[in-house]
Amino acid sequence: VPELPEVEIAARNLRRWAEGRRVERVRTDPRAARIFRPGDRAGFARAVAGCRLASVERRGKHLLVHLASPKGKPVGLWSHLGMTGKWVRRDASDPAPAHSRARLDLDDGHALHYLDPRLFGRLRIVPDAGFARVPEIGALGPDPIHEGIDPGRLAARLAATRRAVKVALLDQSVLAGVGNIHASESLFGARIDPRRRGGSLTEREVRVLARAIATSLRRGIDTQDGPEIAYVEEPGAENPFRVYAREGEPCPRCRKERIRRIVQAQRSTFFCPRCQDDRRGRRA
DNA sequence: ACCCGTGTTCGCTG
DNA sequence: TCAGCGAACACGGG
Repeated sequence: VPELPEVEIAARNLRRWAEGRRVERVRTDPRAARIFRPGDRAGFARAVAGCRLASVERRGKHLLVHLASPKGKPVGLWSHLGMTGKWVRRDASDPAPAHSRARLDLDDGHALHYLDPRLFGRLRIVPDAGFARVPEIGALGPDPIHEGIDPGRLAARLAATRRAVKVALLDQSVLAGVGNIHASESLFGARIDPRRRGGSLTEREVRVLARAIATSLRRGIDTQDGPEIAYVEEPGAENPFRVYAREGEPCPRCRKERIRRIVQAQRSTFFCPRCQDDRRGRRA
């Protein structure tokens, strides 16, 4: 799943499917122990069974599900989708989809499945009162959709590192929710060379970048909203992005240059060498 | 067989 | 002391 737009869509789906519903039964995949708190897969199932789903919030790429427990004490459910996680809904009578790592049977005849082939995701019980006390959540930077992006604050963070701006944007303490796709997409939108050092951006460039990030994420939410999220690499899925995974295709803006792929911090970066000219700034 | 992958953490290094 | 870097996690698809 994984960037802010897909997680936002997962949050909306979970609200639509399960808000107000009671979890009647929980089953977990014994081979998926690493998703749960170490050694506590059974404890997870015990904590969630019988709870009513009160609300769902999202911060960056993290899902925070508030559960009302019959025992009175509210329960927090923290879900991170890792690289390949998804929440889907099926009829309770349907067979479990492939890679179902957790199954929550609801009181309306449906079952929610958490799917995650690569097991990079997280599904854990946390104190409901203090999601911010979960270290991974407390360390997050501002959420670009909920809090907006303050260009001054972003500029300060970019100036404090020697990393390339593309790499800095993947740091969740800078902005919560930007991932590998939207880092490339927003730098293309802002016409900034991804190899530039964060600190080399002018004030004006940071303002343009801030707007491009928000635009790129909102576009992602709008174009991908729906009950099933398809990832670019899955068969039959259209690529809705302008440069991501489009190496060798003509640039959709200038049409004169082809999209290039480079590797930064072990991740692919896609950009147009003509539109995203680096002459004004030194590369990291 | 080999390479690639919308993410994150850990351990080493200078 | 710590920013930055590469390996590692794990599995499927081309």
